[in-house]
Amino acid sequence: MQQKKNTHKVDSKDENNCLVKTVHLNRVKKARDNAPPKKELEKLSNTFKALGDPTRLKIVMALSDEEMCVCDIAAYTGVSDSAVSHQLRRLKDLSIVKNRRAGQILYYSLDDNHITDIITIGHTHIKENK
Amino acid sequence: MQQKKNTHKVDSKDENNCLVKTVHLNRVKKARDNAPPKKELEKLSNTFKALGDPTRLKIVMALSDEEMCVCDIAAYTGVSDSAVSHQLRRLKDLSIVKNRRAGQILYYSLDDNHITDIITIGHTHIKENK
DNA sequence: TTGATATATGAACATATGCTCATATATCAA
DNA sequence: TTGATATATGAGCATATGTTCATATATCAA
Repeated sequence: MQQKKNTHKVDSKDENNCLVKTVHLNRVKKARDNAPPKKELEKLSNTFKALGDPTRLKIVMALSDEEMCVCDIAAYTGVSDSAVSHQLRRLKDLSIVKNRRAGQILYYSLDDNHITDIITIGHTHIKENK
Repeated sequence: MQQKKNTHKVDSKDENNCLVKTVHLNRVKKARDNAPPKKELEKLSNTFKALGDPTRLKIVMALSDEEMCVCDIAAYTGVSDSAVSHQLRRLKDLSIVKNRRAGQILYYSLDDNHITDIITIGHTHIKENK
């Protein structure tokens, strides 16, 4: 039988009325109430995923110093122009980078400084948890 | 032939003396000088990658409100206890979450507030670039 | 002890990811 | 125009990833 203190799972219903087991149904409900909209969660996780690949992160960190063209980024990161171009497109779609054209050359730079801030905090995090 | 202004690629050498083409060799060199150590880049990108999956991000965001046990997180996210446990292990290995035991139940919470800060900024970023 | 419960873990599998290669597009120089 | 150069893009492929299932471990109740 159910205890006074929440120390055991009990049957509950999820958002689609399917059976689930919960210990603190109030906490689960509260989490559901505060849950980000699905679209927002997707976009946010996509943004972090973009920084979650070493090559892309290296690109972004380099661009936080100075704008660079595709082939220089390729030379720096050690992957092909094509690979860099693919990654830049992805970063651009997420508004992480922008570009400007000068003749045949496209210069990429960060679109805003949020990303730099995020990286700075991430850096602090890993330093504190060596 | 080479121009006065940097508008064309020229042959250069990368860190391993392999041939690469660069437009602004000085920028590439500067980027190399400022490049994060490989280990650091790996750890940093792994941290962001951890937030780059919708399920994990949802977990982390929920935990920023209140500690939760495994089965409640499972009920909230809609994946199995096992999947949650796998993800929590990963987040714990990255010092993103920690846990405390109360009998059979393990309560997970955020290990520090850096992660919350990162998510807040990420949120601002996606809101500004709707 | 013994059985039940909460979580952890390893293997397996379907899907996602990042790269390369081939090719397309865009700009410049002549 | 025409050829060369810088970047973009789509397909294909090897690897990584997130989940489930089966099973292991840990704690509690009796």
